[in-house]
Amino acid sequence: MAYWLFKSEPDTWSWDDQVAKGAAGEEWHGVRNYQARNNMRAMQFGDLGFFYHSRQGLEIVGIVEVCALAHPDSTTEDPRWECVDIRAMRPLAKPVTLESIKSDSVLSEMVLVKNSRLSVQPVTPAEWARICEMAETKA
DNA sequence: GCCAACGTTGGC
DNA sequence: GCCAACGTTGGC
Repeated sequence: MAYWLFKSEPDTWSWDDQVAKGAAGEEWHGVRNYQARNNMRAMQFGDLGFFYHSRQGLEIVGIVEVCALAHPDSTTEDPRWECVDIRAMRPLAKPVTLESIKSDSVLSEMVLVKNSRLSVQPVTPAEWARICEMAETKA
């Protein structure tokens, strides 16, 4: 199983919005970047991801699960764009801020820090474990 | 709200 | 196929 990170501006789509969708989950549509799309194509059913609030918040607030494999993005006719569906699993007991990620020796090389523009990105098992530890939340 | 970094587009 | 121009993202 692989780990990922999904970024969203809470003004547009927040963790609370995601939670409100429940077990059915929601299409992660709107991605128009090949790297991000390729990451979604690589996802397997049951992969886990962090839910990160960009622009406002600047912190990881929850854990999501991939509940549908990559399929055409319903918000465009352009066949190049695909997306997965994700559902909220649980919130982090303590959100992990970008600031704390940057200052942590295990996490300072994360894609989140190194390529802040990539909206769907891979997370290594070591990074996953470290963030769950900081969040005081079951991995 | 600004702007640096980055990705995409399109003329040549 | 190069690269200048343009648009977008996201931290600050």
